Amino acid sequence: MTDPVVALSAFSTIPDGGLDDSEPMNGRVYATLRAQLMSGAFEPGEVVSIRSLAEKLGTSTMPVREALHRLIGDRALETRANRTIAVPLISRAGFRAIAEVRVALEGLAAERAAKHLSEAEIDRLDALTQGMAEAARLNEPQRYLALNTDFHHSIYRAAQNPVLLDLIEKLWVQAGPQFNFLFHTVGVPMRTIAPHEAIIAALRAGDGAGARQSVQRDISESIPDIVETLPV
Amino acid sequence: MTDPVVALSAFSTIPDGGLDDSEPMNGRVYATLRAQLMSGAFEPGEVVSIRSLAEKLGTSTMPVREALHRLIGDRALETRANRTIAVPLISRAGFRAIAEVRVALEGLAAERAAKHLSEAEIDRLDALTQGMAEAARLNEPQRYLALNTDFHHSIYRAAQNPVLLDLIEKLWVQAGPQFNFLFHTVGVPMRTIAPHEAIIAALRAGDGAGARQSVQRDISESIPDIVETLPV
DNA sequence: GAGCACAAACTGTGATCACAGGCTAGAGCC
DNA sequence: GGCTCTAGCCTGTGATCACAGTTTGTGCTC
Repeated sequence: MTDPVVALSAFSTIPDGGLDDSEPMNGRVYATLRAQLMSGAFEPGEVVSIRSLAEKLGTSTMPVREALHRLIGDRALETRANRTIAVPLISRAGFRAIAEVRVALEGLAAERAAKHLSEAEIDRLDALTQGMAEAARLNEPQRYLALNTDFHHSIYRAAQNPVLLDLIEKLWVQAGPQFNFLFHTVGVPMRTIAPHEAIIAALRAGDGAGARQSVQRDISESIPDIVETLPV
Repeated sequence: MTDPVVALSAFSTIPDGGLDDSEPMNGRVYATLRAQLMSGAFEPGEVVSIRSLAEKLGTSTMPVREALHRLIGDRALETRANRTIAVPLISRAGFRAIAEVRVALEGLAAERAAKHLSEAEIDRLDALTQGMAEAARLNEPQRYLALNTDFHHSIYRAAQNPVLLDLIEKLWVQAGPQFNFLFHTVGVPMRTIAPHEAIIAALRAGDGAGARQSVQRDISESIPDIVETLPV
């Protein structure tokens, strides 16, 4: 099975997943923790302490506290009333709020991407989708998730709007911990690849409006499955 | 003239503009610097150093470096190749990229707000707009800006989607330094209030689609004026 | 007078310490 | 036996120091 952290490194803003030695430690810690959050390594509601993370990562507390504060700014972590830092518990309403914004942003990104994607890149999207079908058949949820992430992210990157890409990533990081943790514990069902094939068809036709609609439907249809598994 | 920082505090996520003594110092420094960036207190391209800011704010370097790293995460500041921290210079393409996302997000927010705004709140929006007309007539750009910020932000708050509000604020903070600095130096022309009156009319009619269109037109029409003043 | 080199003064970063507040577990008392 | 208070541990936060890298400015040399 594909290592989820490594697989998700393609999703990180920072090349090489933040493993560059010349980069400051705080940035590397940030990239590492972000990837771990996205891969469901932390349980929603879990308290993360600066000192314990520093010990686990083999550094002093300084880089960790800077990284944690950045993640708090990203709403990927939150400070509680006691001022302890924890992984947010996302409510059903909160998840729907995120989904509503995702529909707007990722729809826009898909529409713009339709004008920039080359035939070769669309072929790659097709390969990713076929890989998802295989992962679903073999019941490999981690691989399924990694491929799905790569699929969507590749499209949004093709929109060639760094601001848009940045905000979409922020939303994924916000929902990621809850989503991915549920995915590999409770077990969210892996859906069919039909929505992705609709997206690919629209992209191949250069149909921006169609790509937008297909992506928006893909997101909207996935909401109930996930909301259902949320406790609140 | 209204103090821009105080006027903008209504725009901050943190109540009281972060002046609460019980709140940690790093949060107060963050709120202060964010407000100062939004009011154009820093020149785009200007290098801001941790130690000098700490001395100016009367604290040690610790709260400042945490605040600066949060602002870097918000893309309100950037680290240069030398690893010094500076206020970003936004290119014309960069400004258009932000505007494109603003159109999507603020259009969505306006549409949702149309379903929630009360008559009294719309009356307040009307009063803000009349104030802008007066500020334009009396040539008070700072007051004009503060009222404009309050106007838009009030609408987006009414959308009752905290995730959406958060992202919109992030975009304003990104563009704010460049925009507001240009505004009170080069002097961006103050526009007529016609677009705002169209927004108010749509909101009063509960016309979500109309509110979306009006807000999107308001943003789109303001772009050329600003882009024109950008150096690159 | 122009160019080069060295030194001083910055820069951000990592580490460490002290401290106040909150939580918990255990001992002592009723 | 059950309740309460206290002592100890853990939390994040602020401050301070050392260090490596870069920039800047000055003085010396050619």
